[in-house]
Parts: sequence; C-alpha cells; structure tokens
Amino acid sequence: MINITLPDGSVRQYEAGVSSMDVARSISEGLARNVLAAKVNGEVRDASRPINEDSSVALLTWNDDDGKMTFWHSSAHLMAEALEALYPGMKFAIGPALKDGGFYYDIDAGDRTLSSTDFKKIEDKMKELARQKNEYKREEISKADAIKYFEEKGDEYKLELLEGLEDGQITFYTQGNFTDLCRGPHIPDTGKIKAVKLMKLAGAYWRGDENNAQLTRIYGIAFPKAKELTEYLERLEEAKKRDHRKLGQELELFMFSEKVGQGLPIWLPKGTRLRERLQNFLRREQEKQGYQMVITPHIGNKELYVTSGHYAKYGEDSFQPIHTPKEGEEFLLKPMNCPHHCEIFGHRPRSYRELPLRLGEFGTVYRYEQSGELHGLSRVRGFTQDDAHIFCMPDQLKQEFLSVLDLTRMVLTKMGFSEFTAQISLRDPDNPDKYIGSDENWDAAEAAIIEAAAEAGLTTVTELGEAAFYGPKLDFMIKDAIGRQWQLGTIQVDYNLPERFELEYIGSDNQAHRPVMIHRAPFGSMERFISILIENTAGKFPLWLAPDQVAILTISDRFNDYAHEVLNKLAPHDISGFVDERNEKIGRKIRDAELQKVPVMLIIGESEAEEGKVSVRRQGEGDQGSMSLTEFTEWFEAAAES
RNA sequence: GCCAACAUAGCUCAGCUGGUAGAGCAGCUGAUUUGUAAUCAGCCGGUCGGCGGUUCGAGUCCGUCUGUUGGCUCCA
Repeated sequence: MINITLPDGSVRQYEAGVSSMDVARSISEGLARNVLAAKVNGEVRDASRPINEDSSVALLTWNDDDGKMTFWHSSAHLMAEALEALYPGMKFAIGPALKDGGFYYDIDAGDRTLSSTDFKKIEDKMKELARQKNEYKREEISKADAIKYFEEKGDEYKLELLEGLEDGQITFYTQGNFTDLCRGPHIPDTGKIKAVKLMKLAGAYWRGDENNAQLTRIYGIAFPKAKELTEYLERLEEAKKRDHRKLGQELELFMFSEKVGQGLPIWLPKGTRLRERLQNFLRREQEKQGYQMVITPHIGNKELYVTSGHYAKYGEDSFQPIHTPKEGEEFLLKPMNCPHHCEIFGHRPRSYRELPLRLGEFGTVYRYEQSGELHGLSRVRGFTQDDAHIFCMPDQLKQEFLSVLDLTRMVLTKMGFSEFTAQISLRDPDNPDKYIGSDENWDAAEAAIIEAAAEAGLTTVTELGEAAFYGPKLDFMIKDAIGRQWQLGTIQVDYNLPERFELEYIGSDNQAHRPVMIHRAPFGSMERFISILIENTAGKFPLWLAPDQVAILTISDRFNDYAHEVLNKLAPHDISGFVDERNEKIGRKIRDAELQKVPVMLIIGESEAEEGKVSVRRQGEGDQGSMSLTEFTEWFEAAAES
C-alpha cells in the first residue's frame, strides 16, 4: 500500500500502481468526470498514469491553470488530427497551449494554402472527432522507432525535434488515428472537448527563425462547455467595443498623422481636457505629499546621457543624436527624466535636512520603439511620464516607499481600479555580480520594499532575478472591468545614478553621503494610463474627469440665451460643458450626447426657462427630474464624489 | 525590425473574373421651433494611401514606399 497526500493535507492509502483517476473516483464520480490531469509530486501528468510510491497528488480540473493548459494542449492535438484527416500529407511542427488562453499548431501545409474560410470545416471535423471520445494514449518509444515513424511519415520537423531528445525519454501520444511526438501530459479523452473555435491564422517561422521555413500557425480556443465558448467570444466582443483606438476616434480624444509620424500621438481638445484633469489631480495629491514640480527640456546634451549610462545602453536602438552647426555637438531627445533631475539635485550642496527631496515632472520622453510594437496609445514613441524622483537617505527608504505605495493606491482607487497586486522584483541570488551597489544596500532596499508592501497590505508576488541591475523594484498590476490584467505604475530603487552623477548630501555628521534615489510613476505614462482608463470605463469617464461634463440641450433656439446663462453660472462651480444650439429635435440632441458619452445632459425648454430650472438627465440612466441651479450644483458635486 | 493581411469621401463600408467610382452617417443650404436615443428636402464632397510598371484601358494585376492591424521560439 502507498500513501497519497491530497492538497487538503489528508492522507489516503491505495494499492501501488493506482492512477490519479482511480484516486479521483474513490473520492467522487463527479470529481472523476472533471479530472483533466493530475499534479503528482509537483509534476503535471496524465491522470491515467500509475503511481507506485508515496506521493502528493493534486487532481487538476478546468478550475486549475495547469488543467486548462493540459486541456488546450490536447485541443491542439485534436486540431492536428482533424487537419490530418481533412488534408493528408500535412507536416506538423509544434502545437502548444498558451498561457493567455487557447492553443496553436504550426503546420507546413505544403502546396496547399489554408485560409480562415477553411476554419468551419476544420472545427466541424474536430467536433466529430471529439464526440468519438478517443483516449489520449501515452507510449514510451525508442528514439530509433520514433525516427522511423516520422521518416515514413515524411515529417522533417518532428525529426529535427527528435534530434534534440535523448533516447529513453521519448513519448508518443495517440488519439484516434493521430500520433504525435509529445511530452504530454494530456486529458483523458477527446470527449471532454465540447466547444472549439479557430481564431486566426498567422505566419510563423520554424523555431522562430526567419531563415527557416515559414509555417502556417493556426490559433484556436476550446472549452469543456459550449456556454464558456459563448462567454469567451462575448468577452472578446466587449473588448473590441472598448478598444481605446476606436473610442479615441469616436470621442475625438486623440489622433495620429502619417505626416507627424508613426507612434506620435496628437491630443485633440477633448483628450487634452481629460489628460489635464488627470494631471491636475495627480499634481495636487503629490504636492500634498511634499513633491515639488520641475520642468526640464525635451533634449539634452549627449554628455548627460553618457554620464547617466543611457547612451551606452540605448545608443543605436534609439532616435539618433541631433547635430548642431557646432562641430561635434550632439543632443539627444530625452528618453528619461532622471538624468535631468539628478542635475537639479547636484546643482548646489545639499543638506540632509532637505531630504527626502521629491522632484516631480510630467516629463515627455521619446523612445524609438520598433514599428511592429506600436499600438494605439499603449505603445508609442513619444509619451509623458507622471515621473518623480525621490532623493533620500538610506534609512528613509522604507518610509518613502510606503508613502509612494499609498499615493499610488489612492490615485488608482480614485480612478476606479480596486483590484491590485504588486510584483516585487529582487536580485538573482545566484548572480550577485550582475548588480551594482553594496550587498548591505541591496539587502536593506529589498527588505524596505518587502516590509513596505506588507505594511501597506498589498497582495504581492515576488520574482527573483527580475530586478534591474541598479536596484529592486515594485510594479503595480491592476485588473480592469472585464478582468484583464495590466501592469501600471512602477517604483524602483536606484543606487546607480546617484553614483554616476556623484550626488552627495552633507549628513548630520558633517560628512558627505550618497543619497538613494527612487524612481516612481503611478500611471506609468499618461498615454498608456489613459488607454487603460478608456478601456476600463468604455469611454464613460467618471464625472470629474469627463472632457465635457454637461451638455446643455435646448428644446428650441428660443432658449439658447438661457442655456448660455446656465453654462456661465456653472463655470464658477468648476462644471464645464457646451450648449447644443443646433436646430434639431430634443431626441436627436439627447442621442448625440448619449453617444458622445457626456455624463450629464441639461434639458432646457419653456418651463425651465420660466422657473429658472434645468431638467437633468444622466448618461445611460435617463431623466433625473428638474431642479434649480443650486440644487443641480449640489447634485453634481454629490455625483462627482461617488 | 521580420512575416502576413489590409488601405476607396471626414466616419463606416459596397464596388463580380481589368472597361474611366457608389451608399449611409457627418458637413453645407433651406424648410421645420420641436420635451428625453436619429425631422424632411436639396447640395457639396474622392488624382480609390504615394510612386513606378504591365495593358488600348488599372480602384481592380505586378513592384516599391508609407501607414494600419494581427502575429513573431510560453519548445515535441
């Protein structure tokens, strides 16, 4: 008998050779039906494989990430089986599951060209094969036999893969009539796959190398329940509707111009109002916490970046230097604000009494991103960071970190994001030479970050080896309204720049000391943050942020004068908007304001003009009744708070 | 950057196998003076992304450039 330890800590006894599936059955039939694979002593394996010694076993279902990955991997095999059945002679390269969901298979279709019009046929075949509930059978095979099999089949890709594998650890998996070289594991049988959809087709090189053959990559998704596929597709639809590029155009927030240049966003009036509101908000909050704003130029002498080390690191992959008429003089578009801020710190002697010195700037920087990486506002070549650099003494690090965490969390919460986690990136303990700065400093900084995050009550994930060479960091991850994860603001500790710029302060001991620097940007960049904000709100910005807060809609042009009077009276209350004077019916004006997602509509006709009132309508909600202007400003303030 | 697809009016899109461009919305003009998601009519608007080529003839075929979109070793 062997002991099987389950995740809840309970221990059960079974005959040696028992399978994970048997274990599941002994617990409940329902569980057994849902088991996709099992994690045995930390290794994900087929549920059918025998266990011969005392082990810990976790049964994996659709609710486990490893279960999903196994499911999708098996789905890739199912797709390959369907392809082979429909189009004999195809060669298969690799077909993994994807962490972000779904799977793909890279295939060499020979002379045949596959297109998305073939998807339906392939999906139908997959469903047909799935209904046969074919078992995924594992088989250990000798390298010679494996080579023979694929030589006969004429699949040079699998043969190449075999070259890299050792005899004795090669396995085949077979379901139905399809056999594939595969490490596994797989789900018990194809019958679990109830819903499949092929998503897209892309070119991909064999082994990702452009010198190799170009293969056809087919992406697909699969689920154990039809309903889950429907929901998945609905989520994709929803994401499409929220796409900030689409909304940015519809709401006239920003634009791009070929003439201005790729990846260089142009902020239109409405987008600018939105952005300025965000900046003002952040500026005020930062000033409350003792930040001082500074402004530095968009270009800097090359020497500045040689000093900071950025030139050596980014030289040829960036915008190239600007030459002046003067011989040998070169300027760089600034890729970062920190060197400038270091110069501010260093321009006169600093006392420890001035620390922490917190310098903030909405600094616009330019980076030459690869053209293929550009994407709407989220990946651009010119953007503005909500940047700040805190120069402090080592023993102030934790306190400063804590206030930055507080600030970040506060502003994100105000922005409507409530679920965050923090990723803490530390040194790679096996590679101490990769990092600059003393061990004591690193230990202290890492401890400061970990303690600060714990004190702030943040859920954290720690990644070893992910730190920058100059210091550890913490990144904020947020979840948006439709469940997507985004990486936002980052907080980094830096020992490097103070050293390169030879920054010093005079301590209470009358000796010179080197300050520690914290880089931090709660939003990251205004561009990227706003792209996330647009997608999170679907363009329905909170009242206090909306570019136009109220649309004043007149029933007929007889009331235009009163409408303007109302607009003027709202201005002192910091409520802004416009009067829709068009000669249109009220229904039309409402529709247009609704589509423009103006949060509040004030409807003005005969009765309002006579009684000095406004009829209030909330975007997406409808009529809120009529009120006096005083009542309305109170209503507005209350609404803006919530 | 590489691969693929796409680029037609301000926007969304139609235009069969090559035979000199169309719709809806927007805009303009007029009528209408309107009560909670589209009033009616008329008009304007495109060297079909740029350049080159094939052809008697190119939005349509080929090349090239620009831009956009999706992908670009999560290893069998």
